[in-house]
Amino acid sequence: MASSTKTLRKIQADPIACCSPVRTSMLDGSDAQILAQSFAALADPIRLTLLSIVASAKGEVCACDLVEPSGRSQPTVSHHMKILVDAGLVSREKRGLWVWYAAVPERLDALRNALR
Amino acid sequence: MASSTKTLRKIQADPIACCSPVRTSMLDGSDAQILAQSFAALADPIRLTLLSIVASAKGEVCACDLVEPSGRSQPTVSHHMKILVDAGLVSREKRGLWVWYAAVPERLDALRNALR
DNA sequence: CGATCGTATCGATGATCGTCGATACGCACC
DNA sequence: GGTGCGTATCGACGATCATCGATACGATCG
Repeated sequence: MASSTKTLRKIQADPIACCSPVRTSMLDGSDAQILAQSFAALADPIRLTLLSIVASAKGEVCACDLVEPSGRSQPTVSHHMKILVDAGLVSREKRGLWVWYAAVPERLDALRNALR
Repeated sequence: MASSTKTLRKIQADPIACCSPVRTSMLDGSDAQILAQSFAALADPIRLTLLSIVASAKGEVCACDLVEPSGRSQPTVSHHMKILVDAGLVSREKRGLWVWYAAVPERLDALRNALR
């Protein structure tokens, strides 16, 4: 018996300006925790594929256009997109019956910046 | 050039020049696979901490200086360093009784470059 | 030699993850 | 309201992972 649905906060720190670079200064524990969570979102080939589809598109992409190219079931795609959204790498907007995703380039920039 | 003549372990592809950018073009499956494996090496707070210790140091760091600041046991540190080495992010050299690690900045640059 | 020291591997365990079928939810249109 | 459609959640399963004690490996030194 698990606890009730945990309403965990999306990102524990500012998603854009977080984290000191890996290469120039030593990380403290909480920075490492947040950074690791972000990289974990990229540590799956299906998520990278989904992200590349969304990020390479001009503007938004409909969720319905992600299932077939990823080769995974609809629940699996939804699961992975949620991880990308929770990591702040992708934004989600529901309009009518469809859900539209868009990349958050600032977040990718922040991760790139952490890799120095 | 700059391809090392050392006996590189089994890295599935050229560790420096791999993978097309996420943001501008769509990934194919094998690229996504390799990239995901690299990011998986960064998807753990202990490994990020270890990497930051090695990368922020001038030159090399002795393995014996990694156990205490990471707060993990020696086998665990050895395990994580192996993952970082296998990912090409860190080089390993045994001299006498000690093992010395050094960052591979080209590899970090390659990962940064993939995040576009 | 044999003793000692630093590091890697092994084995086991508990936790987390990726996956998909079934199903619930929410919106639109009749 | 009822029906149909797109998406999210649930439940379960097998696979992978992080962790550490015990131990093996290998180099140094007496």
